[in-house]
Amino acid sequence: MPELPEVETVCRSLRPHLLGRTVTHVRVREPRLRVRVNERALKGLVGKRIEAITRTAKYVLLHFSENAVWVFHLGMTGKLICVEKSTAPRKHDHIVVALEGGTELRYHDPRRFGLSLVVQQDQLNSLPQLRHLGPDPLGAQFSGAHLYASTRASARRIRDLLLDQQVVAGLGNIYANEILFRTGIRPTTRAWRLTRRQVAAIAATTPKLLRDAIRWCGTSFSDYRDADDKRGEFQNHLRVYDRDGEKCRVCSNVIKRIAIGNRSAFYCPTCQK
DNA sequence: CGGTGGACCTGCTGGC
DNA sequence: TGCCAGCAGGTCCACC
Repeated sequence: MPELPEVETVCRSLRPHLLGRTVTHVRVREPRLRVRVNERALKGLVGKRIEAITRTAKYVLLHFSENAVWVFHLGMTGKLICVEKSTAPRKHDHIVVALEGGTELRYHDPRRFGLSLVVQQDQLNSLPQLRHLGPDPLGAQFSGAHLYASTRASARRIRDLLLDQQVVAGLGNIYANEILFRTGIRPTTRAWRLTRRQVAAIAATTPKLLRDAIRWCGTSFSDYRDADDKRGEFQNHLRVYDRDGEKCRVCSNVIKRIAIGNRSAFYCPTCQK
C-alpha cells in the first residue's frame, strides 16, 4: 500500500500529535506481524519522549529520548492513527501506545505484512531492512548517473528495476507505473535497452512526481489513510495505474493492463513505446 | 550471481 | 443471496 509519498504524509501528520509527548503505556494486542513484535522492547519505551519523526524510504522512524528508535514499515495495509484514548479499539488495531495528555497512537494492519522494531540509534545502520536500501529519490544522492549505471548490466524489465529498493528506495507499483507513463516508456522494456536520455527522463520525473503526490497527501486507493484517518487525493491524478479499459488522458486510446511477474503493470500502448 | 514465482495475510469485488 | 476465484499499495526466501 503505502509508497514514499504516503509514508511521508503519515510522518507529517503524526508530528503535531506526537512530538514532545511521553509514552505512558504500551499494549500489544496481536504480535504476529511479518516479524513477531517484541513486546518487552516496546514496553521499554514507557517514560521516553518522542523527539523526532523521520522517514527513510518507506520506513517511519520515531526517535525517542535515550536514543531509542521505533522503526515501522506499513506493508500493504498498515496505518498509524492518532486517536483519543476513549476511542474503542478496532479489529486489527495490533499495537496501542498511550501518551501523556490522552492521545493514543495505534498501529492497525489487517493483512499483518507490516514491521515494528525497537532499536538503539547506533544499531540503525546495521539493520538488515535498512542496510541495503538504495538512494532515496528525494535525497541529494539520487542521480541520473546512478540510475543509468544500475540499468546497464540489467536484463530486468524497467518496471521491476524501479521496484527494487536497492536501486531506488521508496517506489512501489503505483508510482513506478506512473513514472513510466510520464516518460513514455513501456513497463516491459529491458533496462539495458534504455537510452541515456530515457534514464535521465526517469531520474528527472521521479522526484517531481513524488513531490506532486506528497502535495496531494498521497494516493488513497482503498486502505491508505494518514494519522488523522484522512484520505489522500492523488488517485485523482493517476494517468495509468488501475485505469485499464479507460481512456488515456493524453491520447484517448484505451489503457492496458498486463502481468509482469505476479504484479499488474498499466500503460498506454500509444503514448509508451 | 540475477531473476522468477510463491508465501505470507485479510478483505473486497465480480462472475456464476 | 451465496460461494468461489482473483486481486490488492510490499517484502522475503527457495529455487533455477
